[in-house]
Amino acid sequence: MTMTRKPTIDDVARSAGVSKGLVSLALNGRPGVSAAARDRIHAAATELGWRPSARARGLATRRAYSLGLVVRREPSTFEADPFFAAYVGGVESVLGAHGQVLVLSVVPDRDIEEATYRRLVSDQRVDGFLLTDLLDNDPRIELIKSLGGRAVTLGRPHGGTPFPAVTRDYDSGIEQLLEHLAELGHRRVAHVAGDESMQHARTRLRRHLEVADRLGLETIIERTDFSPEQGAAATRRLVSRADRPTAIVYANDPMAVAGIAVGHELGLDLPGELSIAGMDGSDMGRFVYPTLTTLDNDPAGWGRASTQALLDLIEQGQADDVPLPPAALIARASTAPPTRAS
Amino acid sequence: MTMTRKPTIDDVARSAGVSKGLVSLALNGRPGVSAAARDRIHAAATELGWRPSARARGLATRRAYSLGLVVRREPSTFEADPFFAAYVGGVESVLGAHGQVLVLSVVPDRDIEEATYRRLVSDQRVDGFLLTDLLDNDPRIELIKSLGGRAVTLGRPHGGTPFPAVTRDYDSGIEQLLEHLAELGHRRVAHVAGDESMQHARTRLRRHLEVADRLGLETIIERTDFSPEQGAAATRRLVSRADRPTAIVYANDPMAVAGIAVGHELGLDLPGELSIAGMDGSDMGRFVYPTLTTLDNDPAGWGRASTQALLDLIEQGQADDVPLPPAALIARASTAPPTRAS
DNA sequence: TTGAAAGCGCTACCAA
DNA sequence: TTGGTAGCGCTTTCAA
Repeated sequence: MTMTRKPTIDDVARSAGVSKGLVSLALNGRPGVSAAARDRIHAAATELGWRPSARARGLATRRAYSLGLVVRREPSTFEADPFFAAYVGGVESVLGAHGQVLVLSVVPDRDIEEATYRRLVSDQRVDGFLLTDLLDNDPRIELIKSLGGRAVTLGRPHGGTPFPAVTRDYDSGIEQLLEHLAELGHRRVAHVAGDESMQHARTRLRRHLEVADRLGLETIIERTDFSPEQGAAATRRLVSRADRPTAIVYANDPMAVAGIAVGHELGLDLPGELSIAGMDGSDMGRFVYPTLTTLDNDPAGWGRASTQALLDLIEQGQADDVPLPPAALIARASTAPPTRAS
Repeated sequence: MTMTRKPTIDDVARSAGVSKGLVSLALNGRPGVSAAARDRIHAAATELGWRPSARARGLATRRAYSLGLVVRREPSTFEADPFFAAYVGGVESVLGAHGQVLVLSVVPDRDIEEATYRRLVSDQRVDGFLLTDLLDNDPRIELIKSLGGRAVTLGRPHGGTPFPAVTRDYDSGIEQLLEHLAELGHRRVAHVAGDESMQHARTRLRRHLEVADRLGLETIIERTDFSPEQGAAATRRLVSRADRPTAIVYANDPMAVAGIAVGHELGLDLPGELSIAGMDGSDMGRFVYPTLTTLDNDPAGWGRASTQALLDLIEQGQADDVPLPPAALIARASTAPPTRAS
């Protein structure tokens, strides 16, 4: 009766008639193994169905062969986030090919967030972190540095960083969007900004103001926390103004969708009486009425690029910044020439 | 100069003046350690800031101290999934307290899905799997069993299972929903079913038919794959029928939201000319117009319960099924008395 | 090019 | 109640 224990490297070595040290060299593609031995070893390994134990390997090499992603979200805003899912898909597509895994943590507040980072590195569960939702002066960068961890950021931190950054130019996308609105005849365009402690919220607002200035557009600013609730509330305030804007640009798509709902609720003719645009390139923008004009934002591309950069950093000890192709306008039905004089 | 190497169990043992075996016993709360020794050991451990290395521990105990969740999604339907994010939050809340982590994988198709399960167990990266999106005769159950893995299912597989199941009774929720519609005066109610290879799609449809029958409601069935695209298409077909239903119930919320958009697009008065309901209790249903009537569905509760059950199974070798509280109706503005005769 | 042996940081067993 | 020791399954010297 053959006991079917999971085969170890010793089994492979015995079966191939070599030492286990040599098996290790051969299977990791290191030089200094004769072709004959290499073949025998590979044959034995596949025949036995051997796969190295990740934890034994990790113990010897002091690696975890996994990457960490910790996401802090209010339970209420999390669900609506169109970026997240496709991003993880992109991460996985490169991680899987490298035999590594993603350790995901969803935390409700900053304290638990910090504790989670500490735990993940002190328990040595991950080799590095993917840093999404960058804050304006993000404490996680200093934290991870002080813990001796590695990371890659999505966006380049204004406060400087010892880690590589993946970046995407939104400027040209915002430019295209505002030019699109200007060409349609809009002169007064509101910007519903997101949480300004987050870096991309500030960047998007600043760029909006610059471009609007150049195009001679008047800008009205509303500030929110990126949640649909506050997006809806901002919309109500804007629409009830005497100098009501003819178009509203939202810093993310969930707020834009909530803005569309408010428009319907108030009986506005969309997009004639009010044009609406988002910035996330979300898929859900295709299933609202009118379909949402937005900026394309390839989350899977972010996932692939950031993962590759982090793996490079971990394995080569060094990695360059990665610029993604610029975001571009996706013009759909929620923007049109204004039917009222502004 | 003190070399700040990460402290190991040997450092703790030396500092407490005991053997490392005793440290292991003490820190794991095992019996057979004197109070005095226990105190010295704990003091030394906290002073040195020692945390056990998860991989060394795992190598000795043959455990990974992590759970696997692999999600198969079309890139297009994934983003819209309101269940996922809150579910992971629930998982994390119990996992973190147990010093364990979640390994997440998002895969595009069945082949990669199967390969991922195989890889995760053969590399010994996880101690068990959380099985969401149960199929009607789900091959993953047999797969995991044959690999010698463990799992817990969300929902009870009709084909039987060696694993514990977390269940929630949707019957009463569907009953409440249809009674609600009947009371409003609807007599012809459509059901836009989801992918019928998925267990909950079938269950929901079957239950709808039973209750409609009891209430004397006429049912029109449309079949989809759960995507907003097909939800929208089904809505168009239903609305253009001679015997147009006065209300449509969708098997998930993203389709219901897409249905609302179609209603607007066709210039229907919602909800007077068409009532709409979902089944996911999604948050986004609060930000569409009209706000979406749906069934409440506590994804975080699913996350907590399934994780606890899986940990019990792994640690005690046995775990009972867990019934969640039944889903209940969330009546919002998208359902109202029909203004046209049916 | 290959083998032998030490070690990664823990747990678990057996004596004492 | 404690210490010593032998693994867990790999990688990595160091000799041969």
